[in-house]
Amino acid sequence: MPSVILPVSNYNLDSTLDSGQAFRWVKVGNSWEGVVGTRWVRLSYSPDAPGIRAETCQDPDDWSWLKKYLDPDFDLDLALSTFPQDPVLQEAIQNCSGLRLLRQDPWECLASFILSSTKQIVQIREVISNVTRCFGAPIKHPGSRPLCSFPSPQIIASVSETELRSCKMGFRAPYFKAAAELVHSGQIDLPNLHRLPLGMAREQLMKIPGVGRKIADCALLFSCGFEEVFPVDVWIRKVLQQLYFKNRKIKAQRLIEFAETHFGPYGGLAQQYLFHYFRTAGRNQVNRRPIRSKTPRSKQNEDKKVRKK
DNA sequence: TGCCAGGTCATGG
DNA sequence: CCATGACATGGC
Repeated sequence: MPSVILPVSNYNLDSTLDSGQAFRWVKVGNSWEGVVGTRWVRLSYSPDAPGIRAETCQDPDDWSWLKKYLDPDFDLDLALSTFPQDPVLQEAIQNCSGLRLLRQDPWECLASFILSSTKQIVQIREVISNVTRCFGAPIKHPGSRPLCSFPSPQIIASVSETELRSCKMGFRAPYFKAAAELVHSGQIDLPNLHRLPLGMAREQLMKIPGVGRKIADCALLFSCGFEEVFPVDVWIRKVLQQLYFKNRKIKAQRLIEFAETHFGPYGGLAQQYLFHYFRTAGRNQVNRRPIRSKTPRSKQNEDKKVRKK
């Protein structure tokens, strides 16, 4: 099997591939197996030189696709040196050293996050897996289970909403399809978004139904190279409010404005450290209950029942 | 069982 | 502008 060693130091595959930025990586023994574009790849640490060992099934002379994806030459220390010296972020860095951002394909990334809304990460993985198996093209790889590429916008645009729902994406199906149509028709020029100023790129993405600020920001950060973008999701809201604002009630818009200015030019990386650390190692340090005090759900259900009758 | 999940949109104050 | 509920589906 063709293999290569990418020289790199301080690259943590576990935290990078399992931190909720990409959803198709599976840990098998000491390796990570996944799909990048149309290629299967297995990643592990090289026992000899300091670096990442990669194995794949074809094109033994071309590894540019993988270098682009993993971005091993990114200067992590330089980026970390721009972070604010606040204790919360520093603790996250200490506990997730070597966490990096991948450079993903814009369509797969956008589509994945459209499918992510109000789902747990395990479920997001499942839906994406279903989508690839239903509509993607088979990929050559050493294992026996079927493995497929992520389907193109053209394919998804041509599929019925009912077929999409069979992949368990629920109410996200029309959003997924609409995004595929807008991208396939060129009304949204996904591959060239990185050339636009941030505000205009975000505006383009938010024209897609089902794509609001958070999903747009994930696509901009994880696949369009906007390194300053700091997606604010439910977890990050909890972290910011509890650990940066002493648990005072802060409006979502205000939290976004704080994050934009506080975390600096590599805010997106900072966000990923906070997200991963407080979602995993820091489970006990962030209150898992919803932020906003609201009517107890039991009472809401009572109201619903009353209304139905 | 009932709550919640890497949200967004429409609606009613 | 702000708050709230609907929207599918499934883990815990």
